[in-house]
Amino acid sequence: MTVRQDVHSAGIPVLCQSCEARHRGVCGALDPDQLVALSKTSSRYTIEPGAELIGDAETVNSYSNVLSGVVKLTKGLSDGRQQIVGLQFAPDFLGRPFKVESEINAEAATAVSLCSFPKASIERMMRESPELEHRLLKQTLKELDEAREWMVTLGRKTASEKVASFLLMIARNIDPATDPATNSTSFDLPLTRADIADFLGLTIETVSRQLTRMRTEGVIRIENNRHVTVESLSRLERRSGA
Amino acid sequence: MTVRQDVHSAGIPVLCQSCEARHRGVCGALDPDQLVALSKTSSRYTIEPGAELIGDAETVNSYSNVLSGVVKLTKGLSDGRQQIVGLQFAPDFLGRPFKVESEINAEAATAVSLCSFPKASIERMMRESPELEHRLLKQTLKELDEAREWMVTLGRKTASEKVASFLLMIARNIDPATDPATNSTSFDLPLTRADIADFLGLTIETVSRQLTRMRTEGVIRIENNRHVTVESLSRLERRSGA
DNA sequence: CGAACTTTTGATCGCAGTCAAGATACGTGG
DNA sequence: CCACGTATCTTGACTGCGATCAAAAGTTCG
Repeated sequence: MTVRQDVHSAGIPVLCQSCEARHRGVCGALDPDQLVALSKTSSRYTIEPGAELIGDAETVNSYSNVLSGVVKLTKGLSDGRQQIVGLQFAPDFLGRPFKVESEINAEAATAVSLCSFPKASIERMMRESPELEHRLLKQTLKELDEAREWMVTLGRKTASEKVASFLLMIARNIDPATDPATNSTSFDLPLTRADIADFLGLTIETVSRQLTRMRTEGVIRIENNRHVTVESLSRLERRSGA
Repeated sequence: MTVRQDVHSAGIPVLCQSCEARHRGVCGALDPDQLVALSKTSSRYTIEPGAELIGDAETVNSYSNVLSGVVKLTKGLSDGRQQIVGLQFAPDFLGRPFKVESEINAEAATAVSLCSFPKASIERMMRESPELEHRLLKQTLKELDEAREWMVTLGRKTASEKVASFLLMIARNIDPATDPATNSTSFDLPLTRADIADFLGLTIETVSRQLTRMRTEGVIRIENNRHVTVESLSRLERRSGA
């Protein structure tokens, strides 16, 4: 990749120049000076699938941007039942401001790369830049909308509607260019069947049965368990309840 | 109630002086001058139970503080199934910034009184006062936490755990002084059985049966359908899954 | 006191959960 | 490259929780 040197990237840290978080993420709120200051304390990590990013009730002392991969946010009941309460894709901001403790677990669902900052850096920058806080508010509102959308799915949809809704959501996130007119997409599921079950409030077996049913009915194709081709987005949409 | 005239209330609009929203709500972010400016465009309303505040896909052109009563936020599926995705108590802020359309219905669950502002006033004030936006971010984060907590309830709890969780949540909101040690509280349910069902992703009948069971088992008492006395908060907590 | 509504209770049904094998994909070392 | 072991996923048989349908009891108005 060539490093652009036009007026817009002048003075911007090299690492940030091609970073999606600068375009669509929270870093877009910062001017070159602020980016330089922040990037001095930032570092990039790559994380293996299954690795825990934030433990339940652990002290949070850093925030991150998701650069690639999918992070799942989970909450658990004392007897081991689990529920995924959110999925974060690039270039989402990861971390819960203004709280020392998080009651949420964050875990890499796929391989994940992060750009990570000390808690203090971000919080200082937030005090200096109202625009940064504004972006954070917008992301939080987006997450709230998504959470409420899933509450409808969890509370009122049938198993097959849940699975259809899930596939639709993944299709739209993995390939944001998903044109409803195109009517066909293909992607790798970022989640195992167990994760999908924890996301939809179902069991592994029910998820598997529903996927099999959609396959035999020609709505989707599945290769190697993970790779899904949606043959008809409109049929999928019709099955999602909505 | 006597009107305080000390240094802190000097220059504050009369209506705001004893207003909860100024203490615990978003108006706490504003200085006296800003309060005066905002209060010029504000007006108070009282709304009957069942009245709709924001219609689905309607244009939103005002924001409000909830001064008393309970507002339910609902989302519906095309075939009529409904899910309550949030409850707002005083002094919550009501309205979805930065969006022209709301995909959510807001409806008075009980009698509700509101302090309401034109959309433009709030948005102008938000541009002038980062502190206001900060409060809004904090409330939004609180709502996100609550939504995620309910996702666990909806996705992974049994009917009886759901009802116990609901009673616990109401007890804590109606009477914030609910001391877990006291082990006993009493309140009026702000929701009908139908609303409770829509909140918990259950049917009316299941909600009723679970309440009956808790009553016969001595965990709660019920008078006139609406008034509930929790005999043992700790027993209720144990039944809520958590 | 009577009408309309809300809640409770009862009987039955069906969807998704549970328990149990089998099948398929994947990594590892021979 | 293949045999093996482990993970993950699928399929089958059965169960049970909560939904559905129906009716009775209680509550709140006028």
